Amino acid sequence: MGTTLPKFDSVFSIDCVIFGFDEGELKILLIERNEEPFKDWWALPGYIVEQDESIDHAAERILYELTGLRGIYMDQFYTFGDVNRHPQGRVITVAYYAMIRLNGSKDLKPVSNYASKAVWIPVNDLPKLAFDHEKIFTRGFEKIRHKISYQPIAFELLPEKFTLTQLQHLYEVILNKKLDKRNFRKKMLNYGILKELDEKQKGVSYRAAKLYKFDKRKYARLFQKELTFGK
Amino acid sequence: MGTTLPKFDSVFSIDCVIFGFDEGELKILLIERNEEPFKDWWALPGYIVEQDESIDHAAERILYELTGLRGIYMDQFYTFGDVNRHPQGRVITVAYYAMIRLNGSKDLKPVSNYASKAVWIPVNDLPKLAFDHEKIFTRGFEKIRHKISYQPIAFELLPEKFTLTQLQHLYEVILNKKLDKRNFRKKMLNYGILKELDEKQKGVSYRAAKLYKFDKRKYARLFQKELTFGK
DNA sequence: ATATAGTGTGTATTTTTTACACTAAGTAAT
DNA sequence: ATTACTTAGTGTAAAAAATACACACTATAT
Repeated sequence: MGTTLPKFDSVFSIDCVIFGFDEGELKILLIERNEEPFKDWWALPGYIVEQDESIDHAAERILYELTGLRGIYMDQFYTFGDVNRHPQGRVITVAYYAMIRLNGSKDLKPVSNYASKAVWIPVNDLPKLAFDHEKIFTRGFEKIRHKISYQPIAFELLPEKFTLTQLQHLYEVILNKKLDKRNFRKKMLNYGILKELDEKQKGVSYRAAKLYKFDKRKYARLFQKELTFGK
Repeated sequence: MGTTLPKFDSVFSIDCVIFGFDEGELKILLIERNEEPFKDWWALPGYIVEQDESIDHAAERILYELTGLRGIYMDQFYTFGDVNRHPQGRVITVAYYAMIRLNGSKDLKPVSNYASKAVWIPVNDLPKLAFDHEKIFTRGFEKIRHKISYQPIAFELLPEKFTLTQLQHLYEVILNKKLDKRNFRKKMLNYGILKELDEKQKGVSYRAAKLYKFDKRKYARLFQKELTFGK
């Protein structure tokens, strides 16, 4: 099969920025490292790609091993390849992100002992992170902020049934600005990707809001349209 | 410095999708490979990252070595990491793109002998490419198509002085659709990033069009605005 | 019954997008 | 000089989308 490739004393890794929305706060998933370097530091869930697995597969596996979360679909957003980003050698890392639904009870239990724990931390209250993980997080946050402006991805973060106010709060958190209630509702409902349910919110000590659910089929159609362009 | 990293018999590479616009056609830069595997095949300019250089630096260096083009600023757009994308071993490649101005005379001369030549090929007329380079190209093309819809990047492809019709043609080629002349002009001029020159087009056998030039300062301002969001 | 807290709704204004067709200017050929 | 040819350059009306803005309703808790 021709010549062989040069040996290369370097490593690929994956780091994951996993967003969740809980109690009105946008959070990300962090682990506490249980290995040097940066032992006992907070870090994004991340580890080394195996030699015989694709990077997409590695992302899924690594997230599972470090947090116990299974089958989370992630998108790649940037590859960080500065020479000195890892103190022990050359490590190029491919960063992935995902937005997931916190069912409250999704318990996080590292399967590997490379992490001592995994927890959700509000993005506005992040601790110092290992390596260049602050940079990676920041870029991931920019990515979803940008993406939400042309694709209604916010649904991925909400429970299956949600109120319009919850949806609006989520947009406000991601975009970091207040939105007008009436205009927001008009726009969202106009997209035609929300299905109004017969149910109402429960357990609130004030007038309960209608619940909505998100219509995947119509969403897919809108998604396509989004990438087209007017005359 | 603590434990050492596992050895990993794998390689990082860079591949570049360089867009140019010439004679009304959108082109990309290809090389003819002078090495196995895929010797004598067409391929995107790409090669292996050195152990002690950042990937951004590698991209610039590799493009220079394979095409003779210097100091081209590129943006990363995707990392391809399937297990079998390279027949000789595990190669993960970071893909970069750039849009550049063809000054007609920019001669392409590979500096390394890994490529036997480098040429501009119309995107609508691409030959079969080595490895998974078709996939990489397609993704790069999608990237600029998407990007042009929110940032006026098309200028990077045009000569310093250009006519509105040329600009429109370029948009039409990238978006793959006809645009309305009056609406296009209205919109572009409204952005306020074009400076009308006193000069006219030369050497045409019909009424010569006014030349315009692109105003970088105002462009930067618009760029910022683009990422904000209405109420 | 009353206080409280969030729900839900409409309209007028401005801005942006779209659709659409003819005259003007320069060149080339006779 | 006339004519034919080719592209440049221009305006308006209509539709759609975005914005600004305030109050009555409803469920619950006390």
